[in-house]
Amino acid sequence: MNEQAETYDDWIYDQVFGAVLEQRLIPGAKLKESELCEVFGVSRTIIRRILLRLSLDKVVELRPNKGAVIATPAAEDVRQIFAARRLLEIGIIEDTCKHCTTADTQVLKDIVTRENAAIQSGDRSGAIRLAGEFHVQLTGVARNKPIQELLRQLVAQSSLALALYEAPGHLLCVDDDHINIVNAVAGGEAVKCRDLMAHHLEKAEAEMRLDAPQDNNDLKSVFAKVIEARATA
Amino acid sequence: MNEQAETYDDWIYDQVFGAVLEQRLIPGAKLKESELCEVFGVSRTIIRRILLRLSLDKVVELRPNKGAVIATPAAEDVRQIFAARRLLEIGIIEDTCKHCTTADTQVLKDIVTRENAAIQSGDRSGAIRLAGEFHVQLTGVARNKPIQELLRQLVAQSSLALALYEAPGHLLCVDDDHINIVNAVAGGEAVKCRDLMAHHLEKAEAEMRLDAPQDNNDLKSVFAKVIEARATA
DNA sequence: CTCCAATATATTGTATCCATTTTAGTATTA
DNA sequence: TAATACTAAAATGGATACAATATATTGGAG
Repeated sequence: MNEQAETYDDWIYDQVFGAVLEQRLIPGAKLKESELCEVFGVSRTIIRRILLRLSLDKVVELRPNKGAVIATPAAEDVRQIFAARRLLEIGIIEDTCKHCTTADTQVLKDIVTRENAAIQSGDRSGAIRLAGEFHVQLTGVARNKPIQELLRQLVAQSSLALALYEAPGHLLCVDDDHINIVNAVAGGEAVKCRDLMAHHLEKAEAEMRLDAPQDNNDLKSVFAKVIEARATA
Repeated sequence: MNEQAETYDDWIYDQVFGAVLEQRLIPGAKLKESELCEVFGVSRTIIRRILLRLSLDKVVELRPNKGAVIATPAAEDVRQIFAARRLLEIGIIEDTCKHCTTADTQVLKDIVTRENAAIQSGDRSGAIRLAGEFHVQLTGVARNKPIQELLRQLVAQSSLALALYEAPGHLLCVDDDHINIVNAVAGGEAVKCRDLMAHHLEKAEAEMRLDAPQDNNDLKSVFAKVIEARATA
């Protein structure tokens, strides 16, 4: 992971979240506390604290007495998450334009550069992560901490959804949306920003396969076709 | 408290939050874990989990190795919180109008009724709590769970701010904003809703004394006047 | 052989214990 | 008397131990 986390807690949080993005942990996967303890060399006290945070961010689901699993947002959930992002990100971008400094522009361009590098090197999870970081950082330019924090949560959920619903191979083509947004923001072109962001978010949502159930875990659906073929044969 | 919390955790959370609204716990007040343990008859494990949740909702501040205190949002923080609320609540109200059923209307009217009863009986904290519940419930009508959850967080922070910055005695006069909003929503008058909500939120923010520091704890500011008077005499 | 019940194992939930850090108190000295 | 260093008490942070619950396994009956 390329993030420098402040505390060890944050680092573990990031490692788990990163494993979700890399699809080494798929939705529905069980997160056994004792295993996480061994992996990270800490006691259950720490692990349980991190699982609580992850659950509040809707990245994992905490089932009472039955342990934690990676969340499986339904298609409708994802639509709502993106609707929320549109509300926040389009609503705030005018302020973003107003407050954007050259230092902000530089940070954003740097993220886009690293994002494109990740895409070209086939680093899917890195690309998802950096795309998320871009949106959070961009929103932070508006200098409204609560909104940035709320967006951080939504982006975490979006990233999980992306890892779940996006067709593999997709998202590995560089597109200019992010850099175009940076330039429009740096130029203070509020109206153009709004349009770019609106189209970008719509495109991002449209690229996901929210129709196909995508149940990687449900063995029945995975093997449904072969079973049926055998039955009719 | 009039909330029926699902779990004991939630109930304790609510009790602490309620104490903040009642100003029995003022910003800066220390939350000693062992005392909370005694009060609620649970171990520190539980208390620490609840303090973590409260800190993620920015109601308490968790200072490493130095314990938890009630958060003291600065005036600028409060402005940002209200800016965030305007973004969410005004942005979502069109959807609220679209989806509002008669059952929704009834629930909302009931809350307003209880809120006015609280105001007239001088129950300040109950009024603040019910006002918050009204906004969260109203937003929930739009059927977007993430947005409702984000607003819940903002409302919690607003309520703390209200308890901090609102002039005592204020807010104890019934006004018709909430019931007017319910009626406009029930009537599907999207544009009118937008205006009512915009004015309502502006009024709510304006009623707070964000200029006066209001540091109840800072003895220097509390005694600043008498000290200065003595010095010049 | 399959299904169900009983038992055994494993996992989660909570309380407690120990180590570390902070805070309060006290005494000593300039 | 004021300031500071030192000591003692208390609070927090983390790990562990114990209790409650869920899951897996085994044995038996149909």
